[in-house]
Amino acid sequence: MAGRKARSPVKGRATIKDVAAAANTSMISVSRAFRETSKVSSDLRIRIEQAAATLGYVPDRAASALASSRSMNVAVLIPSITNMVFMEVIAGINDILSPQGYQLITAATDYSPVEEHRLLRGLLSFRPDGVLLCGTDHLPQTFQLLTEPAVPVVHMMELHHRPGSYSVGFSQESGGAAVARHFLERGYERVGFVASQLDPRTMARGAGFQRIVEETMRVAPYVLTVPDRSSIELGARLTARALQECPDLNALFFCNDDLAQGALFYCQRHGINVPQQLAIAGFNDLPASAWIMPSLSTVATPRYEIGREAAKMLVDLMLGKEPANPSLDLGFTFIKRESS
Amino acid sequence: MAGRKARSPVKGRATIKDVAAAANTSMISVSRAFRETSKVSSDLRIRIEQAAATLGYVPDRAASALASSRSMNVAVLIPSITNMVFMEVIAGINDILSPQGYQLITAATDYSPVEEHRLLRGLLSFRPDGVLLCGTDHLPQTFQLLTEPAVPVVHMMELHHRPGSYSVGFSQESGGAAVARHFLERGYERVGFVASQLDPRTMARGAGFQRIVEETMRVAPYVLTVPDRSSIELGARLTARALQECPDLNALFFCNDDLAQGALFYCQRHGINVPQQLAIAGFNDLPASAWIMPSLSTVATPRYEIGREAAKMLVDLMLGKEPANPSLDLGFTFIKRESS
DNA sequence: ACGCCATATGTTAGCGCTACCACAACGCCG
DNA sequence: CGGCGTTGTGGTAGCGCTAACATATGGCGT
Repeated sequence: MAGRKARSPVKGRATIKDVAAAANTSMISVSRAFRETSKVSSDLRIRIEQAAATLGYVPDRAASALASSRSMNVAVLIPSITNMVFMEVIAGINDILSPQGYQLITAATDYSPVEEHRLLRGLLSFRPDGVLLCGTDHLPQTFQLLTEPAVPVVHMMELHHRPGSYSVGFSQESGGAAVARHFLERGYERVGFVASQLDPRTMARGAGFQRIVEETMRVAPYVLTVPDRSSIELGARLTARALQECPDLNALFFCNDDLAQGALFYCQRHGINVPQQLAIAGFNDLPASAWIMPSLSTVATPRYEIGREAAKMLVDLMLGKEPANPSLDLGFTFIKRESS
Repeated sequence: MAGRKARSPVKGRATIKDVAAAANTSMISVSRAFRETSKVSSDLRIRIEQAAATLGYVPDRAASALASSRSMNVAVLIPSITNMVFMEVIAGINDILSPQGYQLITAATDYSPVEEHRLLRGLLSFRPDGVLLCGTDHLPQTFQLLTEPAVPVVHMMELHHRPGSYSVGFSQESGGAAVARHFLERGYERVGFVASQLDPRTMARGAGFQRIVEETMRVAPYVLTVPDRSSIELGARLTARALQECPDLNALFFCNDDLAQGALFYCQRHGINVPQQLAIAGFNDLPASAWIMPSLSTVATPRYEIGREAAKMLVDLMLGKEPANPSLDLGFTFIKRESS
């Protein structure tokens, strides 16, 4: 009633001050009761907790971050939100970080390094205690953003052997190589690589595949790449195009299971016998790949584990501990199924 | 060198103060240069922008939120992060909110109202300007969290006709009913409903299906429900179980496409002719459903559009505007394909 | 010439919280 | 029994930013 100077006139949300008053103690004790439980007598703590509960007190991260210079936020950048692969990585990250009180702030770069830089700038306004990035190829400016005031960073999916750099993943190149070896062992000699969404990981898979083929066959494999986003439909279309451009192909390696599944559906609909006429392999081992007819040979990748281990490594870094292994190789498994 | 009182000794990140000093102006002008561009002369603005660029200045949302009591955060709660359906909703939300400067803070409830309440408490510590929830069924405490200091909320996926409540979605019940009508029109009379992950939306689909079947056939359909998470594999297992429990079934409605795809794969592997021996329908129209053999009849749902429209409605509410329609029905489309 | 408004910039006082220091009360040691 | 650590508690300042209030400055009508 009396002319108050308050800017936000009783806008409702209870603050630590209200809780302190209600529990008849000081603000700092309320603060401690929530953060350093052991430093407050259980008597006082219970009083505070009751007061907080009746007032519906919810702490304010912004104020806490400002005062403590620890935000308990972790910024996560992934290429795409609608790609199951990255969602599983995020699930792994969250399963480690969430119990420790960290909140993920996520954004999707749409496979663009420029967009990645822009988004990271935005996420840095959250003053994250750590950052998780996909891949090891970033703009120079992106690396710079992270160094000015050094923020702990862990790279995921690929391995980064530069000193002072931390990564959890596996060798995409070796994954592609494994598929090539498999094709050649099974006697497929007119092999090809089909890829879309040409990010560096996709290209590394192709490079590994081509390397083995060239080393063994002394001839380059057929290669078909398009920049479009991967999808089942695109897989079908690219299969048609590959077989048209090069009708004597007898084995195709697709850079991911989405494309490979599209290829299998295409073959099913067009009466192409897999693997007798055309062998097919994919990458990632999506759930449907074990069930599709014929079941899809593919490279199983430890997405969930990559998320978990990257998060663990980041926690170490955020606590100032040096991780045991700065570049953790979680490997992959080639799974031979009916399609090859 | 001299004993400073500063708590964080030159920890690097440039502040608005540093920018002001470098641009030879005041803090408030820097603040305005970024937020209310028009209120600063272009001369000054350029000086400030240059200073900010050389210093690598990134604003601090925490401080901004604290001072302005607008966080520019929007809390989003979805049931699952590994379910494509919700990721498409999030993509829609983000496409509207991101250009307006809002940042999504997302968490997954794992289909649990209790977990939803716990997570929402956590997200409220971000002082979100708005909240987006999936479904309309929440714990009383959850609704209460949102009312103390009223935060704008929009419910997604289902419709909520309560006054003062905002929602964007479609009638899940009608979706189920549409499938039942289709089955009956095509002459399938021994029909069943198979569901997992029994959230209220799943149950509504089943209820709509059962209602039509009972109204028309004067007999209840076969129903098989399990609480497990949906997956292709589970779809296959449940199909086996349904056919064992009730061998004369000739049409099965699965509560989502994941299960239905599993059913199709099961039938393919076991030589069950679809749709001659068994018709199958799903829900959601996932990308693979158009390609699988036989292609899957399903209810296409406007996930992306729901996200967009819910976000638009939330923006209105956050600006204090009353949305044109407090419960926006985006409908659905039954797609008849080869499986029925 | 005067007021008066619009525009451009600055000053001040917090937003809600926690680091840092201070201090009281209570053992426990030699 | 004085000194000293240990435990519990509180006062105060300030994190980086912005709302609200000044305070210039210039143009315009009368």
